[in-house]
Amino acid sequence: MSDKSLILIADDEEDVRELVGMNLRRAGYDTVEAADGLQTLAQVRRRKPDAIVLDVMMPGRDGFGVCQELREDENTRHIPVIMLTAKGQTQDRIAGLERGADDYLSKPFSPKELVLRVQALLRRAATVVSGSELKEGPFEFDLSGVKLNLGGQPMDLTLLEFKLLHLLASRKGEVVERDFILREVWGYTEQVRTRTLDTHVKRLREKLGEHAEWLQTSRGFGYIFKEPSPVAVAV
Amino acid sequence: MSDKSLILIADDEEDVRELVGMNLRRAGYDTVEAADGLQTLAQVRRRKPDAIVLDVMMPGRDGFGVCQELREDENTRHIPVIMLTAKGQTQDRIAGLERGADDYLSKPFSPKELVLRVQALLRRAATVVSGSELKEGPFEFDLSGVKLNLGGQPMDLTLLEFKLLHLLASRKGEVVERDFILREVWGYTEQVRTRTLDTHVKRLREKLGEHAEWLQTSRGFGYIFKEPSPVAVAV
DNA sequence: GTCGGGGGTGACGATCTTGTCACACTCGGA
DNA sequence: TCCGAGTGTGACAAGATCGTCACCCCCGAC
Repeated sequence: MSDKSLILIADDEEDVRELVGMNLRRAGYDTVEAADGLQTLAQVRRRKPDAIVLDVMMPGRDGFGVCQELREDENTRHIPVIMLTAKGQTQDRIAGLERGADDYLSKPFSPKELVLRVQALLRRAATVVSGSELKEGPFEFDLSGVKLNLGGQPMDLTLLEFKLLHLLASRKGEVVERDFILREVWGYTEQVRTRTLDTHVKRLREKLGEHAEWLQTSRGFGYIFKEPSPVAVAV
Repeated sequence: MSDKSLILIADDEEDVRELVGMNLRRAGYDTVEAADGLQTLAQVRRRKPDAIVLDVMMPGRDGFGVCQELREDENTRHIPVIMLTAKGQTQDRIAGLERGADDYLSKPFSPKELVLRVQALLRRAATVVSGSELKEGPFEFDLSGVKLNLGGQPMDLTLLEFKLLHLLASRKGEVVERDFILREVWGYTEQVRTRTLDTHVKRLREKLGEHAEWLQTSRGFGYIFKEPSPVAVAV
């Protein structure tokens, strides 16, 4: 296995593939090519490229579909994608970014800029904390974006709520004492008697809706984040 | 090297060391012991334990000092520490947590609880994103706590400010386009013309003070986070 | 140097966030 | 069953946060 980064070039136009490929190889990368959506997906699985240059317009499955599919697979989710869009097609760029592209470049583009973008993307991918997420049941914490997805739906939490819930979730199954929570989230250095925590737990529970059951009270100690025990169903 | 977790037991009382050690070994851990602060530090460096049970009261260097020293060293910073404090000494617990202990346990304690806490701590350490931080120059982003340290001083940023700065910092050296920022931080899906971004950049710069130079304008495109070029000094 | 457009700045009001309180409720021990 | 401590809840007000605007300044093209 080479130690060079491998870039997959997915475009139905051979000219484009050659131009891009030549420049990337000159910049020190290995390249693979694909001419349509299905080939792209197949190559991704076979070669596991470090980044993908993906044309929007492709026969069969277009770039949007490919990108979306890549993002839905745990194994390919992390691969950075640069999407090539038609000139000035703002719609395309937006759609691309929404499907999970990491960058876009409008055709026609200068090969030099493409190389720069690929380099930037790889650098970023190397820096990015690979696991800046925490998943527990329907909860998905995005630490980098300070966002929470609950059952696939983005939740609108305040900073305090996010910190509180994340603290509890990161200690799933443990009783977290009130004092400790107040220290970690509020920064209180002394033991205080306050209803602030209760109030915020209540607000959190309201927002969490049906999933509020994950946030349980440990009377006399604190709170605990754990999978709700299944309810016995009467027959 | 064994695949068991190695626990360092630091206590000047031999009885305690034996009791704790026996229970931990029974729970499937390997153990090492240390009887004072200096031995503790030496053992940490030699054996690189996965967790430390650390008594507050120790001759020479006490638990607080040891803990603080561990936290200041890049190589030992991540090792979870459970501090053993005298009964009801709230002061000790607070001091311990402030020096960076991850948990505390009051003497006398039940061996069973200690084992449970060690297990919890190891589980947590395994889960915790090892690199949930981003450091660039004087900037230290704590993604888990959604906090920023600037030159060692904690900065009080709002959620928006944190997201904005972190986005730029995570793309250090790259021009990040206005549209992109608005998408990532504000979630705008369409191109809008707004001065919102400018205003927030201004607020950020105010808070960053002398370090505001890292946040540079790329006229016509967006903003860029990069090390300020050294100022030529007249002679 | 002039001009035009993009960016910086200060101010303002709408809204959100958050700590506190009073009161209701619940759990668990006596 | 009764009681008390601990917790849930709704309301409120202070303060923080945020988007917008008007105005000014500066950069860069010509």
